[in-house]
Amino acid sequence: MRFRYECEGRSAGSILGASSTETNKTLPTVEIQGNLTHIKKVKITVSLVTKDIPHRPHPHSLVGKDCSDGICIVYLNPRTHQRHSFTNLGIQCVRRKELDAALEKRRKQKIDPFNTDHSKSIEDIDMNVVRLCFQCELERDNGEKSLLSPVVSNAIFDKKATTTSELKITRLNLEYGPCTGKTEIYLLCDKVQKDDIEIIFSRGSWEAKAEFAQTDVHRQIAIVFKSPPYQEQDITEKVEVNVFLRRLSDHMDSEPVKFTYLPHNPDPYEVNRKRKIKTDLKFNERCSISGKPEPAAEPVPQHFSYLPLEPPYIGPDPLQEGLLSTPSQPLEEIHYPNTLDFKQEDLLSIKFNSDEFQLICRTLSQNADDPLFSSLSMPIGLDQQMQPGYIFPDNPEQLPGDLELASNLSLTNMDQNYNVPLDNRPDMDFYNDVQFNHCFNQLTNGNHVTSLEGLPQDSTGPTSQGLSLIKTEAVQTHED
DNA sequence: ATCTTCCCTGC
DNA sequence: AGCAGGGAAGA
Repeated sequence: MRFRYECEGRSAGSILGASSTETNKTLPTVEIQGNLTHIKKVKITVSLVTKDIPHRPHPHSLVGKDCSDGICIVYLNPRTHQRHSFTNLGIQCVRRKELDAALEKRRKQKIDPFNTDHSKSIEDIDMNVVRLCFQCELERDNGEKSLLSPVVSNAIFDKKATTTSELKITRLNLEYGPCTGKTEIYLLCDKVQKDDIEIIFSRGSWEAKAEFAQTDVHRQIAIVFKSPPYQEQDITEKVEVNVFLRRLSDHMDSEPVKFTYLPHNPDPYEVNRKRKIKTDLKFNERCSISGKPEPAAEPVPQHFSYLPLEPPYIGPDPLQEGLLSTPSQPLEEIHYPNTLDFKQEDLLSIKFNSDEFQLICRTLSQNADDPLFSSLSMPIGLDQQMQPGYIFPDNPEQLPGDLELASNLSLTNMDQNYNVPLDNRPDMDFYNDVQFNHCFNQLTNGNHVTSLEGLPQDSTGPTSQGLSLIKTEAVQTHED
């Protein structure tokens, strides 16, 4: 709890029980156990003592109900009350310069539960932590008095002092990063001491310290650090770990926040592999098949990883917001009355530019309920929320063709919203030059494309454009 | 950066 | 208005 100065002129709050919770508040409570038959009167004195043994009298004052001169005294009738709960106890701190006087006062009150001999040096008293000490004096029917051994509470820390306050991470600017570590992350936190704090990444029994210097702790409330590498470098799935603050002096940990390690791949966007495939003869043969559906010679894997999988992009619609330039020149419109029925060879002769790609994405996303479009969306490069994103196959070796799809927009979104480090950006020139017909070829598994039906034909605006933008253009063989 | 004092805000 | 809980200014 927060200790209050006398000058603040108010009650100092109420100390709660050790087992108190938000919904179930408890109070510091003592109970006298044993035979009380001949006990007439019970006096309980509560005072503050130092945290460590020997528990010396503490200069701070106990204030609140039944308190005076810094201590609390209650009398119980043992025949009816063996137990007492202390309500409204607060801790009033003395100023450092009044520390001596306060201790002198305790001495005069004869408060020294553990007979520590007050005269001992007072310089090393920790002003940020106290314990309650309960003393009990019994008075028998015959007037004889006796003392029970004193007991102490758990330590009570001053919430205000950075050396003992609760550690808390407010937020991280990044929640994702490669398992190789070294990602620079900004962390906002409650006040910490730069020489007494570390940042721990953990999962199960694995723990690693984030890397930072004392100078990376900004004004006690922010830390710029580098993520440690995850324990394994060959993960294939993302891994969620905990991040928390740890104070070295007392080994206190903060509540954790989540961080996700992403799999490492030396060629994360398969740029090199795809470039190679571009000139692959087999691929060209496949593409030359026309007309009838061909039995799939090899199964096309249906499993894809999304990078990133979450959180979904929930920003403004780029087209609507005017963030994306709409095609500068009207697209050549080819309207199909009901069904778009492309053949393989048609596809081969189609090339989309970046703007057109955006429109396709839009069209598909507006038909997201249609399972067919959903299935198209992946190869086209939309994430589960039908937002442009980037995908790559789980097992690139099994993939016969190329599935590269991206655009400036989707990559920009990704960088901003998904925390993909800029260093990991794919080769932009390459993606600007993507021939999307290859994509379509792939997603249709080498068969007829009959799947673009149902798009609105008669509405105006980008949607119908998205449909009609399919235009023909000579295929350029991609040269590396 | 810490220790004290002051004051704002929502019950 | 009074109070508890915080945040911030001042020393």
